[in-house]
Amino acid sequence: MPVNPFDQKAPPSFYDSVFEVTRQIPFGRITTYGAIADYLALGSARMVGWALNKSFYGAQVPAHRVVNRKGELSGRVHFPTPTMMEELLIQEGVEVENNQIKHFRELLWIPAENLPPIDPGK
DNA sequence: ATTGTGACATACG
DNA sequence: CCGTATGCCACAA
Repeated sequence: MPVNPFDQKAPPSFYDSVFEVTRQIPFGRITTYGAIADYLALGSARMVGWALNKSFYGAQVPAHRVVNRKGELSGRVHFPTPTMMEELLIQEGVEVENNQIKHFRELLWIPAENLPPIDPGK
Protein backbone atom coordinates (compact mmCIF):
# COMPACT_ATOMS: atom_id res chain seq x y z
CA MET A 1 0.00 0.00 0.00
CA PRO A 2 1.20 3.41 -0.85
CA VAL A 3 2.60 5.50 1.90
CA ASN A 4 2.45 8.68 -0.02
CA PRO A 5 -0.90 9.61 -1.53
CA PHE A 6 0.93 11.80 -3.98
CA ASP A 7 3.17 8.98 -5.03
CA GLN A 8 1.38 6.20 -6.80
CA LYS A 9 4.47 4.17 -7.42
CA ALA A 10 5.03 1.10 -5.32
CA PRO A 11 6.42 2.09 -1.94
CA PRO A 12 9.93 0.92 -1.17
CA SER A 13 9.79 -1.95 1.24
CA PHE A 14 12.56 -0.35 3.18
CA TYR A 15 10.42 2.58 4.16
CA ASP A 16 7.48 0.41 5.04
CA SER A 17 9.51 -1.44 7.63
CA VAL A 18 10.52 1.76 9.32
CA PHE A 19 7.00 3.15 9.26
CA GLU A 20 5.58 0.00 10.66
CA VAL A 21 7.90 -0.03 13.61
CA THR A 22 7.40 3.65 14.22
CA ARG A 23 3.66 3.13 14.35
CA GLN A 24 4.15 0.60 17.13
CA ILE A 25 5.57 3.18 19.47
CA PRO A 26 3.10 3.49 22.34
CA PHE A 27 1.42 6.78 23.12
CA GLY A 28 3.55 8.93 25.32
CA ARG A 29 6.68 6.91 24.68
CA ILE A 30 9.63 7.57 22.41
CA THR A 31 12.44 5.69 20.77
CA THR A 32 15.63 6.43 18.93
CA TYR A 33 16.78 6.08 15.35
CA GLY A 34 19.43 3.69 16.49
CA ALA A 35 16.94 1.48 18.32
CA ILE A 36 14.80 1.16 15.22
CA ALA A 37 17.81 0.51 13.06
CA ASP A 38 18.92 -2.14 15.47
CA TYR A 39 15.55 -3.82 15.52
CA LEU A 40 15.34 -3.90 11.75
CA ALA A 41 19.00 -4.86 11.54
CA LEU A 42 19.55 -2.03 9.13
CA GLY A 43 23.02 -1.45 10.40
CA SER A 44 22.68 2.24 9.97
CA ALA A 45 20.53 4.68 11.88
CA ARG A 46 20.80 7.14 9.04
CA MET A 47 18.41 5.09 7.01
CA VAL A 48 15.75 5.43 9.66
CA GLY A 49 15.72 9.19 9.76
CA TRP A 50 15.96 9.28 6.05
CA ALA A 51 13.01 6.94 5.57
CA LEU A 52 11.07 8.84 8.19
CA ASN A 53 11.62 11.99 6.27
CA LYS A 54 9.91 10.51 3.24
CA SER A 55 7.07 9.17 5.33
CA PHE A 56 5.91 12.53 6.39
CA TYR A 57 3.48 13.09 3.59
CA GLY A 58 0.66 10.64 3.89
CA ALA A 59 1.57 7.91 6.30
CA GLN A 60 0.18 8.25 9.76
CA VAL A 61 3.55 7.85 11.31
CA PRO A 62 4.24 9.34 14.73
CA ALA A 63 7.63 10.58 13.66
CA HIS A 64 7.66 12.94 16.61
CA ARG A 65 8.22 9.94 18.85
CA VAL A 66 11.57 9.26 17.27
CA VAL A 67 14.57 11.17 18.54
CA ASN A 68 18.30 10.74 18.41
CA ARG A 69 20.29 8.92 21.05
CA LYS A 70 20.64 12.02 23.19
CA GLY A 71 16.89 12.45 23.37
CA GLU A 72 17.01 15.58 21.28
CA LEU A 73 14.30 16.51 18.82
CA SER A 74 16.76 16.57 16.00
CA GLY A 75 14.09 16.10 13.38
CA ARG A 76 11.94 18.98 14.42
CA VAL A 77 13.13 21.14 11.56
CA HIS A 78 11.56 18.72 9.12
CA PHE A 79 8.07 19.21 10.46
CA PRO A 80 5.69 21.78 9.02
CA THR A 81 6.74 24.04 11.84
CA PRO A 82 9.85 23.77 14.02
CA THR A 83 7.73 23.67 17.15
CA MET A 84 5.25 21.05 16.00
CA MET A 85 7.30 18.08 17.14
CA GLU A 86 7.62 19.44 20.63
CA GLU A 87 3.96 20.35 20.78
CA LEU A 88 2.92 16.87 19.75
CA LEU A 89 5.06 15.32 22.44
CA ILE A 90 3.75 17.64 25.09
CA GLN A 91 0.24 16.71 24.08
CA GLU A 92 1.16 13.14 24.87
CA GLY A 93 2.41 14.07 28.27
CA VAL A 94 6.07 13.97 27.33
CA GLU A 95 8.05 16.73 28.93
CA VAL A 96 10.40 18.57 26.66
CA GLU A 97 13.01 21.07 27.65
CA ASN A 98 15.33 22.87 25.28
CA ASN A 99 14.53 20.47 22.44
CA GLN A 100 15.42 17.55 24.65
CA ILE A 101 13.20 14.85 26.13
CA LYS A 102 13.01 14.91 29.90
CA HIS A 103 13.12 11.52 31.59
CA PHE A 104 14.37 10.28 28.26
CA ARG A 105 15.74 7.07 29.67
CA GLU A 106 12.43 6.14 31.29
CA LEU A 107 10.29 6.98 28.30
CA LEU A 108 12.56 5.19 25.89
CA TRP A 109 10.78 2.36 24.17
CA ILE A 110 13.02 -0.16 22.49
CA PRO A 111 11.41 -2.10 19.61
CA ALA A 112 13.82 -5.00 19.89
CA GLU A 113 12.68 -5.59 23.46
CA ASN A 114 8.97 -5.08 22.91
CA LEU A 115 8.27 -6.43 19.47
CA PRO A 116 8.59 -9.98 18.17
CA PRO A 117 11.91 -10.63 16.50
CA ILE A 118 12.03 -10.44 12.76
CA ASP A 119 12.41 -13.62 10.80
CA PRO A 120 15.64 -13.20 8.94
CA GLY A 121 15.40 -14.12 5.33
CA LYS A 122 11.78 -15.21 5.42
C1' DA B 1 28.82 2.62 -12.41
C1' DT B 2 30.00 6.90 -9.69
C1' DT B 3 28.89 10.73 -6.70
C1' DG B 4 26.46 13.26 -3.39
C1' DT B 5 23.29 13.37 0.41
C1' DG B 6 21.50 12.55 4.95
C1' DA B 7 15.70 13.44 10.98
C1' DC B 8 22.46 8.96 13.15
C1' DA B 9 26.13 6.82 16.09
C1' DT B 10 30.65 6.12 17.82
C1' DA B 11 35.46 7.18 18.56
C1' DC B 12 39.07 10.40 19.35
C1' DG B 13 41.61 14.68 20.78
C1' DC C 1 31.42 19.89 26.13
C1' DC C 2 32.89 20.74 21.29
C1' DG C 3 34.59 19.80 16.68
C1' DT C 4 36.31 16.38 13.43
C1' DA C 5 36.54 11.95 11.24
C1' DT C 6 34.66 7.71 9.90
C1' DG C 7 31.22 3.98 9.25
C1' DC C 8 26.91 3.21 7.71
C1' DC C 9 23.64 2.11 3.35
C1' DA C 10 19.40 3.29 0.41
C1' DC C 11 18.41 6.34 -3.05
C1' DA C 12 18.35 10.11 -6.65
C1' DA C 13 20.64 12.24 -10.46
